Amino acid sequence: MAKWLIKSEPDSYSIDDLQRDKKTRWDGVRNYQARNYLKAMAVGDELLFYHSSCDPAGVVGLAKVTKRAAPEEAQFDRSSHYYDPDSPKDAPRWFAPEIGYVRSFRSIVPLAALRANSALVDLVLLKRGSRLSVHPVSDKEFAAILKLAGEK
DNA sequence: GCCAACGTTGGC
DNA sequence: GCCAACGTTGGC
Repeated sequence: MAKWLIKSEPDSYSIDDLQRDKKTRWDGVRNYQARNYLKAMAVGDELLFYHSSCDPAGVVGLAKVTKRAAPEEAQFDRSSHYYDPDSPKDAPRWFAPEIGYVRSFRSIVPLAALRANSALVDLVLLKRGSRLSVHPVSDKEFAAILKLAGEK
């Protein structure tokens, strides 16, 4: 089962929102590489939920893929912030999986703690200049982050 | 609020 | 196909 990290600004959608909703379409991603990762996700894949642009930024919990990526609705909706007039209906540009809440960590694993962990030197999130909002995480990295969170 | 780093756009 | 300009991301 593959593992991934997804970023969200808690002001727009936090893990508490996901806990309340239980499931949500992970829409609004407008980057081709991130889109390709979303399309590659399989049902059951585990997701590290990361809060960005907040204090402190860090990994706050776990989610999982509940439905494979399907053409995203918002891209065709003129009233949506995510409307993309250049995305043809017969060949949609943007895809969104459905994700489900798993659990929240007792305490956040802050960015500084990720940086300080030698098992995470290759984590995409920590790469200089990396801005990808969706990216793969290795089993080793995933385990290291759970450990930092105080889980097993 | 600043600014470095990045992705995308569009003129040529 | 190049590359400058622009908009966005995201840590600090």
